[in-house]
Amino acid sequence: MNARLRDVAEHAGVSVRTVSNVVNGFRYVAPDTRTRVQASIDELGYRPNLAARTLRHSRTGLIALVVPEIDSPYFAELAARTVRIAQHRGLTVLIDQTDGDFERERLLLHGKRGQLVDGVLFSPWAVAPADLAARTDTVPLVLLGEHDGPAPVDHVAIDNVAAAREATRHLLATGRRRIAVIGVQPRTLNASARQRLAGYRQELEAFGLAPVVDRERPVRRLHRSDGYQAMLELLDSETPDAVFCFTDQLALGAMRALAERGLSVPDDVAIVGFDDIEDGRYSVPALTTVSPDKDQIASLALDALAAQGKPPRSIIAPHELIVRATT
Amino acid sequence: MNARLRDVAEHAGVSVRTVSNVVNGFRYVAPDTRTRVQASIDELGYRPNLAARTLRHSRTGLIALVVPEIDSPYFAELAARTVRIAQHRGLTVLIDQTDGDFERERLLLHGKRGQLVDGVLFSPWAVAPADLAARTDTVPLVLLGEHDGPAPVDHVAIDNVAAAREATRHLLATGRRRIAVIGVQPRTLNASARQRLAGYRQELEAFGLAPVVDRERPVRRLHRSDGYQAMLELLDSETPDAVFCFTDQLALGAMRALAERGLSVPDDVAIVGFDDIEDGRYSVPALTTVSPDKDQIASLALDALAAQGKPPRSIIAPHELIVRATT
DNA sequence: ATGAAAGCGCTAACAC
DNA sequence: GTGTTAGCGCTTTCAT
Repeated sequence: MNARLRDVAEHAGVSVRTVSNVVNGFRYVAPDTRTRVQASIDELGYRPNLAARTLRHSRTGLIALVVPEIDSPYFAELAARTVRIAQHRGLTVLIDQTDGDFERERLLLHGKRGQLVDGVLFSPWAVAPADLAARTDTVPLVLLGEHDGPAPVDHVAIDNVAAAREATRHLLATGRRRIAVIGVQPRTLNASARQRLAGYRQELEAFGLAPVVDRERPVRRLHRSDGYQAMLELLDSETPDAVFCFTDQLALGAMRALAERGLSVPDDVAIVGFDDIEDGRYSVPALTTVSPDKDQIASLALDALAAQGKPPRSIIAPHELIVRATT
Repeated sequence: MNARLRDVAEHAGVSVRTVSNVVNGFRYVAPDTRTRVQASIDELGYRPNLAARTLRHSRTGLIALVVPEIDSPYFAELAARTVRIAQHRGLTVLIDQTDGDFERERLLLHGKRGQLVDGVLFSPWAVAPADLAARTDTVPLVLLGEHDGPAPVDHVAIDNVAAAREATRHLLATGRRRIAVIGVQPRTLNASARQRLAGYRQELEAFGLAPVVDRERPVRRLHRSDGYQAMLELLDSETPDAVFCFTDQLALGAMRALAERGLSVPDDVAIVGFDDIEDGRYSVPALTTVSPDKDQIASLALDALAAQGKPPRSIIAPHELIVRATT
């Protein structure tokens, strides 16, 4: 068994109170008492028991980051930044992976974690705003990414409509007219996808072009294979001169399909992605993409968590279009 | 404040013991008592306090996965699998990111986490076996990845020497003779890199070829940019006809450099990577690579954690060479 | 500046 | 089948 506060106290010949004071850096401890206690601590290898502390303070210093999949590059990069920023603030991040499973997401929302964490950063995939509203758990919650409909929770996202318009405008500006999109979500789950689609349509319309239904390709998930598949389907009907993919992963999959069909990027088909994951910076050719400011997202979300209690806010993080070699 | 066991007990008109029994699915509870208690639980929105439970049981159900960077695809994929498998075993994974910082790794080893976690899966970057031996913390530890020198801890890794030999042999079998490597670590930190280098040399030697010092390129880190840089340097002296990269990320960076110089893969230069990350499956051309069985690694590591107490073992996980389009 | 002791919420040994 | 209660390790009020 590990040494307890009392063991140290006995060893040093003082009371537990004094040891506690030393451990917590309390000011009023006689210097030599402090030295003696510290020596006992070292000798016994004492480590404070976090569970007991938590029970006392009813706060754990732990926050949960809930994502569909941690090995999806966007989430991996977001997680890395979140962990780093949280560390700076004295917080530890516990990562939960739902695999996009509705039941797991619901469980998490309703406090499966018990009082283990002080707050939850939640990137939903399957649950809808209504589920959020029905939440019974009381731990502070901040939503990551778009969601629509009124839900009584803070959320941090970029302006997806504006970002999609910029991406589309850029494609139009480089002379493309047959612009397709890949990444429409079949079920109405994914608000980000819906907003990106809306932005794309708006910009087309503003330019005087009518949307073509066959150019709006749905995908089941947002993996490379889905982008690959969707691109092949797109090529079966008509070859577009540009494709706006709702994630970089989809874009990379699409590029692979183009390469296999012997089509050149960007000469035959221009590609724009979304997320600015590292792979896109090193793909051949390098991927033009919408870059959400992930540091800001993490940072703002952590702020929102800390500021809970105030009325729920909708926080917009910055983004920018990064033009590389695919356009 | 949240409802406590006692609140539920009072509300249902029973003792805490009975409520505890219901919560924990104890058998001997009268059916109607159970129903009544359950109703109170739901009504009050009771959730067990994990801290109190932990204090009682002195086990948290939490394990830490310590990696240099969670957004490095290999670690992201390993983490995803570890989280998934741990979930199956009723364990929650807390992810710690050290950024390869020696001090942070040291702190973690010496129990910074207090009694927060029941075990640690540690993928070291900066600390050496000697540091491990000097460990004072008592939580079970399993090392992920190669390390050499005797350290009194379990570790799970693939056979890096054999894997490197297979990769090299494959390159030789396809007629390549000027085979370079990218990924040598300047300081002797990284045991995996050293073993891969050893395997490469052994195979060359077995084939009757002498190693050429200029073809063994060092890198500082294992990112794409390092691979890119190293490849450019390699091309400045002599163009090899094949490159064995010690990670897929290095390989992808190298491929980008080759593309920029107008060299074709695999016609001019064949490439083999290591790790089998998803990006490599979708790169153009798709990357030949050594694939460590990540599920097995995660699973064996969790087993080892559970089996602690026995003398430290060195556990070998399987791997295989996956031939794709770059060779 | 230090000691004594209550209590955070839960579990389980011991009653009945 | 259910009630009572000690105690997990820590912090902190109250007392000295």
